[in-house]
Amino acid sequence: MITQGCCAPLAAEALTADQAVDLAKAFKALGDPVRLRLLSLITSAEGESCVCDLTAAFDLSGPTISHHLKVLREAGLVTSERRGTWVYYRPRSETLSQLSGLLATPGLASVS
Amino acid sequence: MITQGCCAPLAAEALTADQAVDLAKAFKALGDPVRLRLLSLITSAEGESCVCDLTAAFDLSGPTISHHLKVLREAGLVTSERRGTWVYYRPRSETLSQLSGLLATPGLASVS
DNA sequence: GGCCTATCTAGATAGATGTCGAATCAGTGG
DNA sequence: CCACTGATTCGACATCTATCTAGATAGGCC
Repeated sequence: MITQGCCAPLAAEALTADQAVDLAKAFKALGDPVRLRLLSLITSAEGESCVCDLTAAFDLSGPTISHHLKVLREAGLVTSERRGTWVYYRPRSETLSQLSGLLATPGLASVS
Repeated sequence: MITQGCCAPLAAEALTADQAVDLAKAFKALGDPVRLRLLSLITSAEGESCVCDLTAAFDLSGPTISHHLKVLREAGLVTSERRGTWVYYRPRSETLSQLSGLLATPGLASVS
């Protein structure tokens, strides 16, 4: 989970080593095509997605999908909730917008 | 390099497998504390950074820094230019803002 | 040309990661 | 209580990655 390096974009000031360790965990979680697509499915669904639907969208075993979801969960990118037999995942928009803000290039118009 | 999945945020629509592969490469490059800090140093510097300064900021060998810079370069996150003895790196803001846009949560106010 | 410095490439190695099958846990319904 | 289904955990294995040392390449300077 990201506890530091809250909001300032990269361009504003350099990260400390500790901030970088935290943030890198989140980006590393995004650095796999399967996980990125899982997050994309979860985020673009209305509110939440069932693991059963997510698993069906890939040509991978259940345990593998479960592993990737765990990585996303531990990176703070999604949360999960069990309702009866099924487990539902939803995005954590705080984390997503935090990462988004970090990569934002405020000087886009003034850089060049 | 990212060639597809140009701009739409994750929440808008799910990624295709191909888009996910492309984008995951960029995020994977960000998924290492050293590389994230390198990018942060490069981006927060005025315009560009010399490899010599970057290497000095870490407790790592030159070749290791060079390797990480190569990963960032191949992910399209930075470009390099040799001027005389030294090599300078600068950020590619197009790529950064593209990734930023992908993670942006347009419905931040309306999600909850 | 020859030497020095800055950077990159090559090869090696220890550790991390993605994937699977098998086993386990959680909940539903007979 | 038992069987069944959905999801996770466990253990194993092949592959990838971060790091190093040693060597190569590029440019400046005497």
